[in-house]
Amino acid sequence: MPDDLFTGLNPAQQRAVQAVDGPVLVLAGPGSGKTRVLTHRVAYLIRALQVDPYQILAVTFTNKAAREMKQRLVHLVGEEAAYALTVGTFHSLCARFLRRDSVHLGRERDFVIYDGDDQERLMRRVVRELNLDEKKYAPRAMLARISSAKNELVGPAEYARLNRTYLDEIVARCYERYQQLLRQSNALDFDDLLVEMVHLFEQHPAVLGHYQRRYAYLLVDEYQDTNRAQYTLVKQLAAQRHNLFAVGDNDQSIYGWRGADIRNILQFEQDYPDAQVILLEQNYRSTQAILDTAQAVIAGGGKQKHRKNLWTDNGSGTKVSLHEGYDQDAEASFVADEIARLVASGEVSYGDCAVMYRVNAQSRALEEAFIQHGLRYQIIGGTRFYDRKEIRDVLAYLRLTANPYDNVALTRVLNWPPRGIGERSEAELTRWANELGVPLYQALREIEVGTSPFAARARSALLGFLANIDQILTMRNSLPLTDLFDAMMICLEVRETLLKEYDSEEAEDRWRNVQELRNVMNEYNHLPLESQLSTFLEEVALVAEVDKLEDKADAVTCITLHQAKGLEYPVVFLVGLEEGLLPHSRSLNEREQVEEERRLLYVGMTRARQRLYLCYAFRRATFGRSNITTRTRFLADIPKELLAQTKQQRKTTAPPAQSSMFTARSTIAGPPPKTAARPPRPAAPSSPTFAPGQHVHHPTFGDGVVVSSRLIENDEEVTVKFADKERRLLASFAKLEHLTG
DNA sequence: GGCAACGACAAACTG
DNA sequence: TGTCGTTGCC
Repeated sequence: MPDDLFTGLNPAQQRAVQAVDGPVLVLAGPGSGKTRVLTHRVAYLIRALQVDPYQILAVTFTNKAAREMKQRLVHLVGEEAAYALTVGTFHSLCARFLRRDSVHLGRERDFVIYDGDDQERLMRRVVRELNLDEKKYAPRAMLARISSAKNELVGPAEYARLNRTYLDEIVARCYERYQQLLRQSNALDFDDLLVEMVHLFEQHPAVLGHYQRRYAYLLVDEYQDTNRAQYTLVKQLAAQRHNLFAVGDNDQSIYGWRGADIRNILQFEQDYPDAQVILLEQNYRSTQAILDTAQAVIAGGGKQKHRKNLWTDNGSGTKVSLHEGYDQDAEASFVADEIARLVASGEVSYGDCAVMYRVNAQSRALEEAFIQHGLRYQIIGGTRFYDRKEIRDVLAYLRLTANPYDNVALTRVLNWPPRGIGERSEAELTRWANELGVPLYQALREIEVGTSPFAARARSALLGFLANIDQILTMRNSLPLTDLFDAMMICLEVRETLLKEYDSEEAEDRWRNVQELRNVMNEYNHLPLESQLSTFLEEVALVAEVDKLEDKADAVTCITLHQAKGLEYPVVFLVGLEEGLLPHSRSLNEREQVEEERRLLYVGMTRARQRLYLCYAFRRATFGRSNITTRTRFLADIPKELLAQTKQQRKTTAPPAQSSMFTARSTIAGPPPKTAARPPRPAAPSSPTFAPGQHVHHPTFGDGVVVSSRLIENDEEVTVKFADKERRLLASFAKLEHLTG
């Protein structure tokens, strides 16, 4: 018996679910159950309107969301219908469609997908080839421009035509060559997946017609984050039937930097004049206290008229806490203390808590604090599994197996394991391949048969490599994926190589990572033999880090604000709310960019269900340098009566400090802290109470020896050498005890 | 060509 | 503070 379609849905949600055919825009605030609406809409189409599930295409923001939607639909419409649906992200859907229809583009089916690292390698090659200064024309910067161009559907020729500055010309040349080399490698980068799809539809109306007929119903989540290419794709697909159901929230648009255009959602009604607009204004996630605070931040953005008025009947809840830590370590330590306290009280578990930050680099201080406090935690992002060198090397071989013309993969492992092919041989091979106008693999074949410019030693090394590749290639179609993998490891002596490169402990670590990759492959062994490898590689390229987020593990989640989109936690800490970090220093120049940072903060705040902590540090170390900070401007938009300070009040008998921080602080001094975890601060000392050589005890760091001590502002900064390392502590803050004897 | 040591430079978010 | 790339030596 399938679950009921409408139980638990409010009238607005029901209206959305039951909207008649035609374009629909659902403007949904955070926590308004938009994913639920989207899912139930699909179920409604199938069950009430008798739409064939085969005709429904739903686009989600992450693969994880796609999986969850399908799971939910199993209960609503049954397994068979749920599996007949097409659900996925723009990128994964395009990859799938292109593979099916790429004959029209005159390319081979088995294209590979280049990720950021591959792109960079390729662009480095381009920049060198064009004799450009890599310092002046950083490959990353070139790629950033090219990526924006692609997101706007501007190709190399048009780019060259449109742009007039000298730099533009350089970029245009790089762009063109970059595309040539991608094509030669039979590769597409992430942006190409979308661009190629749009082009395919433009150039082959019959193909487009096929998709338009097949997907009579189109649903798109997070519409505010679509870029020009995605927008065009949607427009193409929906052109016939207009059955477009778009869900989004302009206040949560945070991907402008990668080409998302907020106008796509703002102008929906102009694009589709017969559109119905439905507002989802009730928030089911957060308490009133959290919602009010978040709304204050978003309203601080100014003039733009807001169409949504969010409300909740979840009750007022605990006030939002504002906390100042001395530095990022104190901030992290506060977070850890607070989580430990909440967990000890039995109120929440570790898994209920999340810490969010602007940049991944901030996770280190948190990690240290969590280790010190013995809390379970997981860090999402940072160096990803698939970014590890050994994994990328092994993957490069797998990619070569799928497609020997992949030049980036080939150069990556040309000399790994080391086989005596150095820089010179590689350069010579590249030059020669360019001269012949063939992929590197082809050039290697030529060495075998004809005359080549290589000395005997280089020649035999290169042929050795070719023999390796060919040996693996012969196994490609006869072995299941995991067996192919094992054979490959033996043939390449991967384990032995790792043992040579690293000391035994690290080598074992890396070997375990490689084995982990093999575990992932297990899931593909059941597919038809010929599609195992390509399917595996495609999914590896397109998984996002959040896709792997598991909520089963009872651990504190550390995550960037961007990745946190769409998630929710009972307890949320936002750390590093300082100028230069949020808004990030690189967005300070442009108003619109600062507004995007504001929305980012809003997204973070609205992830919280019951408790929200806003944290910033008085000083913060970047590049190992410690600097005085300024609280983020966005805090000024929050009425002070909405906030509770968890920080102890200073007894400010000292003269006003030179730092603006101290004057700023007094303006937000709210009501007495509700959740104060620490005893009040002692009065400021007038002379150092700690002296070098003294033995002290700290509740977290243990015993240590004072290195130095000095008076700062109205407190005392003590540098103490603990067993693990030296730390700078504030005497009033750190609960240091003198040890006698 | 390979390896070790040193120095420069970097860190915004991601599919 | 850590990573990566270059340099210089074997």
